[in-house]
Amino acid sequence: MKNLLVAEIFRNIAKILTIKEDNPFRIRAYEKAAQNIESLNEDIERIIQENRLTEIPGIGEDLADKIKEITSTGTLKSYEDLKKTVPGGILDLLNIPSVGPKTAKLLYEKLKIKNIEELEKAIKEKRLEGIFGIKEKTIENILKGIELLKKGKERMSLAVAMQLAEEFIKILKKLNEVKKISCAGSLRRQKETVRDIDILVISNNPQKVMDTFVSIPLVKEVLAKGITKASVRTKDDVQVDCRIVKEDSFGAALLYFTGSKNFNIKLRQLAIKKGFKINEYGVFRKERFVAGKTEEEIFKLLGMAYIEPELREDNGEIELALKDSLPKLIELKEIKSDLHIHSNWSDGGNTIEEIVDYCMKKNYSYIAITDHSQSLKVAGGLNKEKLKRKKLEIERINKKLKNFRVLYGAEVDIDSEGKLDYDNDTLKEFDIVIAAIHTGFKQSKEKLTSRLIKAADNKYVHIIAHPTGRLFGVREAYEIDMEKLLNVCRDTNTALEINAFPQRLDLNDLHCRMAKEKKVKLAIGTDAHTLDQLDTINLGVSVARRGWLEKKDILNSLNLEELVKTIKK
DNA sequence: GCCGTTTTCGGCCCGACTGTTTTCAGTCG
Repeated sequence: MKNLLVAEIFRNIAKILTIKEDNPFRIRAYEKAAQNIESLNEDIERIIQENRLTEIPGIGEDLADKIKEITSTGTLKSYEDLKKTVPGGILDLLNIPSVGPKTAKLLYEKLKIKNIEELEKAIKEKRLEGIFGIKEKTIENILKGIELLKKGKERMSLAVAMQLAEEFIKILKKLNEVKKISCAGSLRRQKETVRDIDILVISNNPQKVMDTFVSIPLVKEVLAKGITKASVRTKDDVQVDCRIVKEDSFGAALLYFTGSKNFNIKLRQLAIKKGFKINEYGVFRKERFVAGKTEEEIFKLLGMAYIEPELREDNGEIELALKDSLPKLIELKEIKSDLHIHSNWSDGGNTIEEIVDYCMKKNYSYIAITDHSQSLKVAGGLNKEKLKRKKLEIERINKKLKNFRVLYGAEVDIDSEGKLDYDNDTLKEFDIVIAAIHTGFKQSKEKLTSRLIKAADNKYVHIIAHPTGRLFGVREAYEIDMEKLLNVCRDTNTALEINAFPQRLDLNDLHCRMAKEKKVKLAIGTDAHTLDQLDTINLGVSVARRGWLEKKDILNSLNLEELVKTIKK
């Protein structure tokens, strides 16, 4: 997969051209190309083979040739030449918040500063003072920016972002001056990781709202504060932006503030062609306000179907909305069960009956209790003897239940050779079997792929759980040949899991979309070990929605009879 | 450098806040 390499080179070209003050539209063409390649859900080399490069939005003849050169040689001659025209390291200066191309250029031209170390040194030696256009405040901002950069502006997980946003919203909501409030940005788009939090407020008294916003106890520092817009940094170094608009502009502002950036640009271009202008205050024909109160009325005015926030990435959704043929995304309320739950039979914290009670309150109609298999000793994996007793226990519980059923399941370990932890005679006893890798993550891509494929090939395995093994902040996804795995899953009627555990979210959105294209089914499971973890199912639904999945793509949106029929191999 | 219901040239989304100015450029989203 050379997608990321291509994207990186294009992004660097954009940076160099920015410093050189090249045509800004040419620069954006490179940036846009980089972003579109990054979000592709297939291998760019396959696209080259099939001669489809120019079908990628933002890729024309020229960039197509450059992509071919990069994938075949590992680099790009014109990029290497371009790099020679700017001092090495200067691109890093652009990563400093508050330093843009103009400042970077100024620093190089006046002081021959070529990288961050030299910049810090120059500031210490007070060599920045006296340069035209740079004064105390600018230097202070650069220092802060460097500090922030060193700390690493890591993105937080969606779950953490949701929680943080909720804390801000809870406080602001209490104000009488706040008529309406919503999160926006990548959080509203439910991206799996979020860099900063955006909050949109309707108020006729913005001053009061702003004052409250910047003085919320979580706030460490106020970055900017105007009449309708403010930015703060929290104690955990998360930037939170707040924007206040009038009621008539709420839809337009929500649209603008939700993004993505590329989505906004595309939508605004579309509006221009139809004789409108869109900004965050509304849709205008000439100077006249024609819409803006809700997102729905704006989409309607533009002659397109409403686009759910999760789809707004300029990945083809605008074109489909114009034809009114968007997918109808799966919704949380359509989820009828949780297919990955651990009880205290293995390493979970609750009895099956407690779990059943909790899930009935969630309006599920069935669940799968999928405890670990025998070799996973640290997680209390069940041997055959314990399995027998667990099966009896489930039968006993099911007898008492009306309109609800517990499936006798297991999360079976796939060993380092791809062998399953129970023999087939044991496996066929289960109502539902999910298989997963828990050890040997460092094996080669080929080996890991073959282990998963072997598991999918077993006729008693219904679902492959957390297929790429990633854990935010702990380990990266191990690399597997997703396409190969998907093909096997399709041919063997094996589903893949969207693991909704907040640190996993595995499969991710791009993989989901690949799976859908291959007609592979997905199952959302929380991997819950406690009752409250059962509530993270919404995160799995978010991933599914971002992956364009519909009810028909999700196993646990089926009722029990349909499920049993569908998973049969 | 891309792209087409103003099509093969001439456009390319739009506005807020800051800091350094004294009317605006730079940065950001």
